[in-house]
Amino acid sequence: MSNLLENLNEKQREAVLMTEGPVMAIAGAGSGKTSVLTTRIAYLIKKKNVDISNILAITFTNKAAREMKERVVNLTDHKLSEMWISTFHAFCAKILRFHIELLGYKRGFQIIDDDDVKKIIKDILKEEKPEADQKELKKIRTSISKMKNKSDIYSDDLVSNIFDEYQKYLFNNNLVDFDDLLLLTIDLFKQFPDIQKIYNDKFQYVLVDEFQDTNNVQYELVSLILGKNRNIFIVGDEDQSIYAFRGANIKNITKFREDYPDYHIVLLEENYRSTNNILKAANQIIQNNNNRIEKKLFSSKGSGESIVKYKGATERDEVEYISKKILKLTRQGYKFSDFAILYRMNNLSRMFEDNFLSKHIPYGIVGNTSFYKRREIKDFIAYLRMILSSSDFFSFERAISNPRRGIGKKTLNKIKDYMYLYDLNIFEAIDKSSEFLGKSVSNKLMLFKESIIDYRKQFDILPLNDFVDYILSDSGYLKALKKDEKFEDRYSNLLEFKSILHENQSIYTQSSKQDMLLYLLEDISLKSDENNEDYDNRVTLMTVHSAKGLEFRVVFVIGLENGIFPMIRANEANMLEEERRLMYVAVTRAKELLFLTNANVRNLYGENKHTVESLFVKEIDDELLSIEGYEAYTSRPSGFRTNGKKASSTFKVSQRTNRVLPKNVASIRQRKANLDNYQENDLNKADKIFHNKYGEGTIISLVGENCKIAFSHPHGVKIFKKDHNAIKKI
DNA sequence: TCATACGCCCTTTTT
DNA sequence: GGGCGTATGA
Repeated sequence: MSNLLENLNEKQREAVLMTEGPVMAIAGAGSGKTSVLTTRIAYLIKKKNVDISNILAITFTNKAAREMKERVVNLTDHKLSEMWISTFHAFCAKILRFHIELLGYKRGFQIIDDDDVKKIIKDILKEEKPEADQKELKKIRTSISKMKNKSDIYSDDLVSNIFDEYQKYLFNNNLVDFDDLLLLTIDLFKQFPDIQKIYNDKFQYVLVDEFQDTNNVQYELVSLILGKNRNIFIVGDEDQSIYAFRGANIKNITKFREDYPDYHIVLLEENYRSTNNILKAANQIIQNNNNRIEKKLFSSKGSGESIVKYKGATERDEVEYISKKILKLTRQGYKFSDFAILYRMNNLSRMFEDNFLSKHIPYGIVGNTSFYKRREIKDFIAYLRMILSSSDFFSFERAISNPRRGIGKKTLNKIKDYMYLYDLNIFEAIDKSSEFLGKSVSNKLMLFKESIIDYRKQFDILPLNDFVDYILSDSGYLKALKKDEKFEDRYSNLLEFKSILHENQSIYTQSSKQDMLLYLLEDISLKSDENNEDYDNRVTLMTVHSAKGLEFRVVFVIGLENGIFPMIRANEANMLEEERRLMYVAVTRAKELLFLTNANVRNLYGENKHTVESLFVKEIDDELLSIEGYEAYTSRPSGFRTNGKKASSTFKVSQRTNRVLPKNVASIRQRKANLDNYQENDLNKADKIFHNKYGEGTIISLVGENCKIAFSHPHGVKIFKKDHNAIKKI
């Protein structure tokens, strides 16, 4: 259809139409990058008659992959199933499910996450060097991960020993970590050129999103997927490269130019997101970086409002200012979901919670511990993995220890050693355990083995839902969990997990039951979180990193102080450049209004300290800024006066010594008065309540000083203290 | 094997 | 300030 290109500008069209040969699109923030990618795929399919199975599109996050799929489906009416649009890791997992046996692993390999990696390395370190402390552990972990993503090859004897042991452990247990997914796929292609050729022939058109975030391993993988094929399309923006700390190599863009010298370049500079004032500020900031392809974002929108710069006396004022501003703007028609508060470190979100709760501003903090990393979920996954594998000692260890069965570390180590010594699987070793362990311990092990064998039988017989319940009760897990003070939370997580399993099993109906479980577990391993996407009307709080790719009508960038943002003290120029890119990302999230805030005195890590305004704020021309806060009224940052009134600060700073003096008595009195005014909710069963975060709910039951409240999907049932100040009876 | 106390150190994070 | 990990003792 010709209207495919209708909504694209000239540059975007160019990027879509150059289908043959290497093409590099440098896509500025808000320049319609995803449209270009998806339209390009649609164009290949509809205009060039390319079979959908000959296209490979790679992204970094599940979210990006999902969005891309949806948009391609909309443009082409094709079904999802044949489409290879996935993350690097999911792509590799898919390939490895077919071929990993060539590399000596077994087909049912399981994928472990970072916490698992940490645990395994910790155990190995303890054996290799018992006196090592946490610091050393951390150093070794980063060394190993740097070695694995080939961003650094430094290693001493200890590191390389642990690295070898670690890799051996994974191999013996048929486990792979996230890096292995990529590395093993590379090995596969290199060692088996005939396999590589299959995929070279298959993927005639390859597209890679967020290319500035690729690490060296990913770069190599892309070139192996391509082989002699030249139809590679990369989209990226060096100015938004903010993941160097995890191996992303900005130089890959340069490398691409060298490796594919006949490349075409398209610069997408027209921004459809922000006002020109915001873009001007963004340009002024980023132009202080050296090594970049010069580009300047522009927009056909007007210049818009000035950017507001606010300095509070303390971080409390900063928060107070923001919440008042939000409330004011909502009265002018903005919705809570139009606002984002962005910060450099998670720490800074805490101070908003109390304030927002007391003002009844609904909010959501992005990036709390993900569902699948919860202890109870990982425990249960360990049981599920025991269904599939008899050699996965890692999961065995976890399952047999939860609930406690009187089997400790020592026993487990003996079993592990015995397994390796005689090349046995877990169950074979348990069968022989009376030879190297006491009778009662050996009996306990036998019991556990019988249970697992029973679970495997039940797995074949029972529907998945019943099977989950069966394990939970038969293993005694549930009984033990009841003693946990967070029982209700944990149990409802398990119930949620059960329903996730139940809902997703239908995707794999064509496979055997075992395979179904295998794929289910793989999906779960590759997903950090079922997106708690807020369609709700709430203010979003998150780090700048997690804001990448998003946009909001109103953005507050907070904590703009040297040492916080930019984080480090500008020692190394390239580090400062990355911080500046981060600032650039933050600023370009805003569509209409941008607030840059900081505090003159900030309490961080329990200490009050004077701050210095972020050097990035100083890089913006004054003419773009309007000043608010006490700086707007007095040139001296001393009296803490705003507009003639005393600021709400509870701190005073000595003008002579610059030291922070104790809280003043009046403010303490005020706080106490606030507490006294507080009334306990008089709650009864079936009462309707309103919760600041979860909205309306109904009381199901009252237990002691707690109450159980049912909220609408997706929040489900939650437990709160009756007098929790987020709850209001309605 | 578990509860408690103390001391440490404090970025960003997807898969 | 506080979460986490280790040391310590029952």
